[in-house]
This record gives sequence, structure tokens and C-alpha cells, in this order.
Amino acid sequence: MVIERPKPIAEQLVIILREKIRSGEYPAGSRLPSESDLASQFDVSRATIRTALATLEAEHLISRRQGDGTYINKRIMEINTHMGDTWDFKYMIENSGRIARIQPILVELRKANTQEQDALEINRDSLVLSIVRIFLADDQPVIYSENIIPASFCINPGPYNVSQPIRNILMDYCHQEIAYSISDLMATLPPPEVAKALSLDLDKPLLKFFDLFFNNKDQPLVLGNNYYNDKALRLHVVHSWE
Amino acid sequence: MVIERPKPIAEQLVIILREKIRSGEYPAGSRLPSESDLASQFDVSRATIRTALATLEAEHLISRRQGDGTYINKRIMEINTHMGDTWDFKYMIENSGRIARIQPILVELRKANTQEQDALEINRDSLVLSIVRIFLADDQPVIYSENIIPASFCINPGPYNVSQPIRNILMDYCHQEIAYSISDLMATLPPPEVAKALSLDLDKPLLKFFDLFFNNKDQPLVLGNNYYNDKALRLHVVHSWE
DNA sequence: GAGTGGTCTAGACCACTAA
DNA sequence: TAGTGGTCTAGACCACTCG
Repeated sequence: MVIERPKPIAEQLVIILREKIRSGEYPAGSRLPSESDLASQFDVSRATIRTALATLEAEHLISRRQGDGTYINKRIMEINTHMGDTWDFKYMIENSGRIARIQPILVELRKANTQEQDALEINRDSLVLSIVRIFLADDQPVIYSENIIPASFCINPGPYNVSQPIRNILMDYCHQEIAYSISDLMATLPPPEVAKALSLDLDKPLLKFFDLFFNNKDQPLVLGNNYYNDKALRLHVVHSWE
Repeated sequence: MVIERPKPIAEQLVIILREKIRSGEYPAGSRLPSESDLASQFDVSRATIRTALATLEAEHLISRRQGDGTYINKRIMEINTHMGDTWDFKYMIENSGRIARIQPILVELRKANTQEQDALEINRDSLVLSIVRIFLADDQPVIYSENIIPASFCINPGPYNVSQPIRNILMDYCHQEIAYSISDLMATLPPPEVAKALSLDLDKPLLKFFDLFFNNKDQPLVLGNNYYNDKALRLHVVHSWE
């Protein structure tokens, strides 16, 4: 394996090592070569190797034990859908091994309601772009999603292609990049339109996320109301205990 | 502020800087001194400062912008309960500004059922310790929790003090440390005993977590079935978008 | 005791942003 | 263009685990 320089070396190492783990070249449960070995093998400094290993450790793909070695965890690879990587439904569906498709339901420009004004820090009577969509996994509807963007952000004129992740919509039409998001997590019964769209019973609970997305200047970009059918698409969370 | 050497310098810096941010010495939205300035101010290398800042960035307390500077985020501090730090209900309740108390309901030794045998990788007819508890926030019951530990792990004889986080129980009685956990997240209607314990209606949905805890050798330690009243204790998740 | 990961330094160069 | 954070190196010493 050759290390190219144009991209950060540590990132390339992450990709290479992750692939070796997933392919089984480094079997689950086995010990990786020592940091010094890897460093000389790839002809980089140990610090660079450690940066790469830190990423893999954050993904819980490996465990590092001082005085012992670096070991490959077997369980994380078995998980398909999990929060943590990116908060991107399309990615999560594809990661579960299914075909993801985004079906637009409604795109409209309208006045913001009080909650939206508050959350998005916009003035009374400001216009917002409301995007309602359904995410399908192998053509089965699994997520009902409404996203609200302040109209003032929308630099590019329409028509908008909303069959893509919200991240791309913001990039293409608002030139804004999401830095982080905060989700408020709830269990709820589906409103009628959601139940209908997801083919669910009105008395079957499902997950709801109230999301706020921010750019790296801490400005709110988008608000989201997302209904997630956890029976159709399992949702996993992985936690470190330092 | 004095830097002591016994603990990792980077960790001390995290604590100091976090405190300066929380106290308002570095106001929200303002720019931190540059990495070089901080390095000479604390008389450490820039690499060490960067390690500390990386931690604060992972907590979303700061944003770093190449060519610009390091800025303090204002929103994260306003969130009380959130997953990510530690998957510890007691900590989460206290972090929301309320008094946390753990009330034992039932502690018993019994045979493992099939699901438990599978998840915990133990043999048929193996014994497990079942711990049922309720978490109270300001004396209001908010979480119903059942934890299953293989009896073979329990080195110390009872009586067990189960009014403490599962992490401590495992440390004290099993000499085992949790390295990471995987949670399966669901919306559900409460079983009768849960509804009763949490004073909930049977038709009001709530969150359920099916948890598995592992040590750093990738062995399953504990299984958890947790019912979380998200109306009484809001649950937030913060995501990075790299 | 040998070998591992954990911490830390000093210095270098690059990529980017703002004034 | 000056100053910022991003990347990378080479080397040092420490703390820990294991045989």
C-alpha cells in the first residue's frame, strides 16, 4: 500500500487500516502491529500513526491497551445503523445495507411560526423554506422528515433538488456548511400525516427527533422534525466510557 | 493557574480551560488566545495545547477555524441532559440540575433466558444477577432500569449496594471496567410494571434502550433494559459533521 | 525485563482567513 | 501579508502489561 501525500497522511492511514480490518486482513480480536512497527512500515512518524489510531479508536473499531497492544473489536462492525458517524439518514440507511431513496412530499415558502422564529433566531414574519420528505429503505418508507431553512439563507434560486441529504441542499443553495447539530430525542405517536406516509398505525409509537443544525460560526441553519420508524430501521448508539 | 505534573498536562489544561469558559472568563462567542499564546502562557508545547483543545472541540465547547482562530460555542452549555459524555443515568440527571436518587426494586439470582444467554455469551442454565431499579430526579421517577450480570463475574459476595451507577457496581463486585456500550434505541409503550413504577399511562409512549456493556477485552459484561421517560427528562444528542 | 501504548517537546512547513 | 490553525517529524521518557 502506497502513501500519497496530497491528503493528510493520517486520514489515508485511517482508510487503509479500516479497510484491512473490514477485509479481515487483521482479524477481529487479533492484535495490530505495534505503533512503532506501523510507523516504520508506512514510513511515517509514530505521532502520525497515533493520530490515525485515535480516529479508529473513536469509531470503536479498535481498543488500545497500554503495555499490551492494540486490538480489533469485533462487535462494532456487526452494527449497521448507528448514530455517531454522521447524523445523515441517507447514509444510515445505506449503511444498513439497503438502498436509500429520498422522496419529496412538499416544498414551500411560508412565514415562520413562533417556534421556528425562536429556534432559528429570525425576525417575526420572516420567510422560511419548508421541505417535507420521506426516506425509503428498499422502497419501504422509514423516516418522515420536515426541514425548515430561513429563506434569507437561500442564495441560489430554485428549482431545488431536495432528493439529497440536507447537508448537500445547504451547500448547493445556501453555501452553508453544517458544523454540528443538536437533537432532542422523544418517543411519540405519529400524527395522522406521518402515520399515513409511513404506513403505520396511529397507536404504534415511533421515535421523533427535533434537530437544530449550526454552522461553525454557531449560527442556526436548519430546524428539523423527523419521525423515525425504529421498527423498520434499528437505531444504535455506541458510547465510550473513557 | 498552576500546572501540576502528576496528571497528564493536557487533561489539566482541559479542566482549566473548561472552567474558564464556563465561568465566563472566556465569554461565549469570543476568540481564545492563539495556540502559540496558550502554549507559552502555560509553558507547555503547542502539541500539548492542541491535545487539550481537541478534547474541548469533541465536547463541542469550542470551534477551531484554520486561518482564523478558536471560538467558544454558546449553545452546548445550555443543554443539560445529553448522551455522549457518559452513558450514565445518574450523571445525566444531575447534569440537568436535579437531585438524582437510585431506588432498588428487586435484586435476584436466577437462570438466564435465551436472549440473555445469547447477548452475554454464557451457557445454558447459567446464573445471572438481575437488578431492577428506578432512577429518580428530584424524587420524580424518570427511568426504569433492569440490568443483568452473569453471576460468574460476581467475585465479591453480597450484600450488594445497588443504589449506585452500574459502572461502580461492576467495579466493586466484579472488578470489571466498562470500556464501551452499544444501545439499541426504540420507542415503545410501557409494560404494566414500568407504567406503574414511573406513574405513566399505558398508552403514553416512552423511550427504551436495550444496552450491552463491554470491557476493553470485548467481553460482554452487562445487559440492560431501560425505560426512559423523555417527557420528564429531555434527552439531547450532539453530532459533529466533521 | 522487553515491549507496548501514553505523554511531551521543539521545531518545521503548509493551508487558510482576515484585515 | 501577518497570523491562525492543520500536519508532520524525530526523539525522549514514562506507565503499564505480560511472560
